[in-house]
Amino acid sequence: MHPSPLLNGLNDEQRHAVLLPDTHALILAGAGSGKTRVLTTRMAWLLQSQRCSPGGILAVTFTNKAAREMLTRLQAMLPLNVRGMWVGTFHGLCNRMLRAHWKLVALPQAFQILDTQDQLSALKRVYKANGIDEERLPIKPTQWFIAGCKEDGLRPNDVDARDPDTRKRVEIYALYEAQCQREGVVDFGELMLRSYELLRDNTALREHYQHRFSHVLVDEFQDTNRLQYAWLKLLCGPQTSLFAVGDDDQSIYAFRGARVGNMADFVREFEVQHTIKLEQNYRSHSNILDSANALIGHNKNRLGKNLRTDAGAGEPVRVVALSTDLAEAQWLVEEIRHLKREGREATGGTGVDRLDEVAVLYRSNAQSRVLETALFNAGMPYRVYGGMRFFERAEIKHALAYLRLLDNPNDDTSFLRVVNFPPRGIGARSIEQLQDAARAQGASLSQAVAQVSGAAGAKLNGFIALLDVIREAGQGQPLRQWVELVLQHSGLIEHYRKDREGEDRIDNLNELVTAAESFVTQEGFGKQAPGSEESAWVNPDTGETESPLSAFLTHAALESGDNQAQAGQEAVQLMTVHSAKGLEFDAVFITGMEEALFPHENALNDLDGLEEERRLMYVAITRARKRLYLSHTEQRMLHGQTRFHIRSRFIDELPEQAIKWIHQTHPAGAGHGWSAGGRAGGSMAWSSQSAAPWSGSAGAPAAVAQPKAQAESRHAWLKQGSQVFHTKFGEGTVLAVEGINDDARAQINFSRHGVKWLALSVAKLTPIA
DNA sequence: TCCAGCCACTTTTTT
DNA sequence: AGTGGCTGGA
Repeated sequence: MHPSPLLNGLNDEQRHAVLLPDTHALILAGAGSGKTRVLTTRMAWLLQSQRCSPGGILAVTFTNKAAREMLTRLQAMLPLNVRGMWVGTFHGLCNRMLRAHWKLVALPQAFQILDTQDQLSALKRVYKANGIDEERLPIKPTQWFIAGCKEDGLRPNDVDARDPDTRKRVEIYALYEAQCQREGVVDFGELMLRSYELLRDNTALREHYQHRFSHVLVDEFQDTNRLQYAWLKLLCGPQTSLFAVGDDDQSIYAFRGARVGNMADFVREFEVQHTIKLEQNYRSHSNILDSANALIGHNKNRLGKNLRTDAGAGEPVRVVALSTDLAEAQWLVEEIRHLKREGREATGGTGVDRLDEVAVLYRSNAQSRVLETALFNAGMPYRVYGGMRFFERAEIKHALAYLRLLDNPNDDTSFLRVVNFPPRGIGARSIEQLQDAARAQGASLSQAVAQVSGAAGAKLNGFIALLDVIREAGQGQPLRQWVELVLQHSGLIEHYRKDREGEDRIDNLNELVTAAESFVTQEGFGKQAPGSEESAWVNPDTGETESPLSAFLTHAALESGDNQAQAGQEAVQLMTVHSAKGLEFDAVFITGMEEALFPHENALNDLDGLEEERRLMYVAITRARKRLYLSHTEQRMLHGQTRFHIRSRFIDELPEQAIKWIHQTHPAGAGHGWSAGGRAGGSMAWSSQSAAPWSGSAGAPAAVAQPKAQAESRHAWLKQGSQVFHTKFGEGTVLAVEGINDDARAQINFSRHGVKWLALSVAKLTPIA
């Protein structure tokens, strides 16, 4: 075998993985071990050595970003037409399959996709239509239940319901399914499940795909759920080899159905002969890596893997204790400044020279607010990941609902969303009338409009007429024109113009026009279908034409879009630990390192939950290349209440020699911890230098409000972790304390009586030494 | 029908 | 604290 430039720079483990023969393989790829590189090089190698044509490869990931990245890298290695390749997310590929076989799976050609919000409102309608009491059977858990069933591949008939609540939920599940089918919509789970069933029940088709795909490659295999694994099993025939890449230590999605056990099952069921560990880390200095290794060593359930690096020890991992969340934020700003300064002064120094090489991580989104305020007041640019995405914004969902109705008039979710938005005098009573009529006939709301008489009927007819006008005007027009027509005729723009806060929304709506335009360009809709003014997309799998509008709607549902495209700006990156997975930075700050926050309180009670939290921490640590900081506070505001926490056990699981404790110049806990600037000589001068833009009026910026005098609480002696005695309940351990003085209450785990919340002004508690 | 004010809720996230 | 849903008055 002559050497190929593709293999240049790969280490032995990596090269071994890339050059494996056409058999099943499991690659255990540690953090920063070049996982994506192996995956893409493997694909390039298969193609280059002519063992496989582009059409014979199916590569699947979890996020669109990962899929894009894979294609980009692949194209950089080989000149390649990507069109016929099946590279995408699980949901994207399932969608592709269902579109190709829409008749077989009994869906309308223009079936639409419900996102989580849509699913909830669809479920609400099921509740209403069937007189189900939301109080008795809360709706969110029902939504989770249905999603969970689908993740396990279960239809209502397959669920083993043992208690009355579950039986009721199964009933609702069946009703919900019927409703979706009637309306021609599918939720995310349904995309997967129906695609699975298509392969399962249709032998000819299954064999076709099995024959077609000689190589299936899976990224982040540890995150697959039952159904996804089952789907992969159907896709792989006797001639197919499955190349799975994953890391059990980075499995952090059990809460949404991911099953690490799939890795072991894969090895057993596919009789995997080749398991390769990638343990060479190219990312972090060894203090950071040692910390990660030591931490994850505390987990019992592991396949076992230890990362090593050739990089030097580097800087120690710094641990800081602060008094309050506010102090933490202020310290963070100061430390980032310091890093930046260091980076600029010394080339090759240990600082950072770009702010976007700094990431601030937290366990839950609620923690970002204080940090944002501090960064904002300091005039330091930052970017927050997560939260509202473009296609999830209310105004965008409204505009999309109009477009969806134009494409599929039976989409009742969209109908209800915009039938009276902007307000056009169609109230709850009219809608109820309409829903009754629709129910009586088993018809969709659009279809039932004709049945409603009187004033309500007239107004409803007006709405239908509005849609007809747009449809008429859009005939033969390009996609961009359809969006503009909707914006013009729906009255959305006008509506928001009246709203003083509506300016951003109007901007976003205009942005939607741009998005439509660039979608057409990027997806290659430019080619005109023969004999038609309207551009159309020819499905490469079936040769059928699909309207740009439906394709765009699918795109909007499957790719919720980046949240804030402040691209180009050099900014500190703020995100949850979950969304940091797969990314890396020179400097990483992990904030809120406190019990009940990280590990999260909901996970404290069971071992599996705790191990998942630890893996989450492992992910967080391994994001850092050169610098890692952990910070924790004594008190912080959470849901509007002050809470006291002790430092996270995870800090104590790190190796002493790899970390360095940073001490504040001012004693913490006196209620002024926020004024400490970080290292010695730090001052608070900067906080007044960079006043917030709105602080033209006298007074300190909002963020620098004085912390409440928590230290003076009568119950200050009572801290998380203290042992207490109660005259009635006996001995217990304090899990959490909230509020101060008369409002103070504590959550206590009594060894005899379990966990209870007690008001401290009432309960008689004494400390146990 | 519409809007304002009140109440309950709050993990992590992608599709 | 902030958001979203719901109720009651205009």
